[in-house]
Amino acid sequence: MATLADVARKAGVSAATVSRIVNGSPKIVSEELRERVLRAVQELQYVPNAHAQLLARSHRTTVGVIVHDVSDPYFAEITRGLQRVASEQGRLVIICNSYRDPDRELEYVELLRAHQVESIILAGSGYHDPAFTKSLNAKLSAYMATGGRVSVVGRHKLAGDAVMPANEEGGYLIGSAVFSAGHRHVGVVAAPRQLTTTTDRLAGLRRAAREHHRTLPSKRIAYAEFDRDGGAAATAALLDADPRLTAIVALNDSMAIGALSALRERGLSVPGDVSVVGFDDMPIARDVTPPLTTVRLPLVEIGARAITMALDAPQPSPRVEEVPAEVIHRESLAEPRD
Amino acid sequence: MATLADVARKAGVSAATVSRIVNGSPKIVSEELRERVLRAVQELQYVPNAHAQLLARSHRTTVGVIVHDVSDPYFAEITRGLQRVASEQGRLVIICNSYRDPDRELEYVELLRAHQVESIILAGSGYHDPAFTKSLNAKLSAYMATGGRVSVVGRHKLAGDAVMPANEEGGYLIGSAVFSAGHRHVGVVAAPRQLTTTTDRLAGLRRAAREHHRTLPSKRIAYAEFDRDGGAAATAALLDADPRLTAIVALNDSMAIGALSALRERGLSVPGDVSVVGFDDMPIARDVTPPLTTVRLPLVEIGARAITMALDAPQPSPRVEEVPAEVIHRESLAEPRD
DNA sequence: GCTACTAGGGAAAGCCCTTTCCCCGCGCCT
DNA sequence: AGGCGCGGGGAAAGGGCTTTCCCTAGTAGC
Repeated sequence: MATLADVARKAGVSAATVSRIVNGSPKIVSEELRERVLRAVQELQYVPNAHAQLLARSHRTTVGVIVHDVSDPYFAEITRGLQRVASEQGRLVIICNSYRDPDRELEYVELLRAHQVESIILAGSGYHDPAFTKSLNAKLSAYMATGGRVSVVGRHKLAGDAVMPANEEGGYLIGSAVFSAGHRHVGVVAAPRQLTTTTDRLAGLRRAAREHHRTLPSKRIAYAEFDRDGGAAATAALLDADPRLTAIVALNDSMAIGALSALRERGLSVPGDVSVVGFDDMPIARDVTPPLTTVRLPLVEIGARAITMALDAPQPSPRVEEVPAEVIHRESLAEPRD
Repeated sequence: MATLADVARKAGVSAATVSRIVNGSPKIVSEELRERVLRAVQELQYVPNAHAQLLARSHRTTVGVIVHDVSDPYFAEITRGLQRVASEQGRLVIICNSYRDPDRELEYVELLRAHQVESIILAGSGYHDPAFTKSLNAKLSAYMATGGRVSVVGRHKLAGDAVMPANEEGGYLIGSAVFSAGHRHVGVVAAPRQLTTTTDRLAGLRRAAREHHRTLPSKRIAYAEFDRDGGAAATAALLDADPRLTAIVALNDSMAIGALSALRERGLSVPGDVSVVGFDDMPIARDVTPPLTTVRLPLVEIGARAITMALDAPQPSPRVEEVPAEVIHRESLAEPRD
């Protein structure tokens, strides 16, 4: 690989001059040298070594993002918003997938710190696990103590600024919609209970139930993997336990799609026999049959806010921004037949 | 940020010793010093500066991947296969989204080179643009000349090893399925024509048409954006131009889903009135109504092969591996009603 | 004509680590 | 007892770049 020194030698100038030209420093360089240098750069196909640059430069311009899985539309949207702001601010972003593994999350915090990122953004549900929360907080605090900025999306009790999607409220809204429609036998298809998102959404659902003078007995809640197949399995289990179910609330759209497929397999029509609602409003939600009634969170905006806070001037005390949820009414929810 | 030197000072040893302990070098260090150092590392929350490490170390262990968009299931799958092999081989992978912008692709090659990656993997359709191909090749060659490894997925005429998904064959197979079913009025919903994937798949379709003594007149081909809405728009245009259409071949599943929605909007049933087929077998393909007949490419394996080649010992001449396509029969394709 | 600047360029000191080379002292062998 | 080998540790030389500081001319000002 050609180095700065090679270019300098070839152009017959000092390394300093080459550096100034290549990086467009404010220092004025004569047209003649500039041309000579640029030609040498071309001929040698010189590309500056990013690591050497980062080492030599004092200011950092890259931010790290830790999500569960970018290929999940939920995170893809958040990331999109985040990237937009990042590139507006001239920042590079490194994306890390934890695949819902707390240990990997910890490792990534370390990795990002090692890469000297300017700030770390943690998105995606937290875990009900005090030991983990503690060590994560320790790492985050150490990072912040040395000038690092942290912002989190939807994580409770963590160091740094936070953007909080209204999971509880969303649960409440969708629950209200279901109960108001007149459903009495409602099953819940839930993601693993150690995810705080699950418990938050569930809490909202419970609040809605109470308001409608109903309860959500735990046997009507099936926990499964956070994906389509998990949703299908949980739905099957729910139906086996109680065939009278007239509505299924899935705690995210992927699982709702699984529910749809499980119902279809049993020859039950939606919403004729059973209503189904989801959560997140993934793009595909409007394209399944029937289109899914679900809860929309302004994900792009959430991502944008998270990074904005992280790049803002540091505040004396951590900020928390709440963002509202909204029910999107489509055809998968109807009144029970009765 | 604490540095190696800080740790060394605190533990009362030399920097060399700290480095050896932290990196687990083969050189033996006494238990006593090891403990002292580890304690200092803990107390200072020391994390080695990754850039300094990369600068100091000679060997590279990270590979770069350039895709159109990881959140697209197509690339998500490829990336998954790739990541698996990468972590087996102890490599880190940097993912870059070009969002189908050739210039951004060029920039990313540069960026990855700057980051001293060990190899670059380029996945996703190429462009019919000689000027672009030329400058991309120039950059790639420069990179390879300095020991970089390159492998590409489904790109023609590019430097480096290549994994070629059978786009043409896939087009042929799905085309044969449609024509064999007896369809005579077939419309094609295509992605932008400057993508080589589009033309390859189309070529296969044409071959199938010829074999069934039919043609694919250009007015039966509608080009649009590579997404759901593009598919819907193209379908609408096709239907307006010729209401007798009994089958629509979409050149990828996202567009097929758009087609489904456009047909639904017009009150046409699938496959009763019009059959629809897709390409790629995205996970969602089986969950739409009706489930989509489509072409499956072993994407995970494609990704794995691409990185395997890139990490292999360099070969004297570039290798090309073809991977076959397979039609997945589901309900969206049926015989025309007549 | 002399001083006082300024523009333009270079030398060199870092940035933080890895790794080679070297040194010291100990135990072993003869 | 002397030489040798080796285990354990440190000094220092990079690795490629940025940036401060300094120097030299040339220019303007009086």
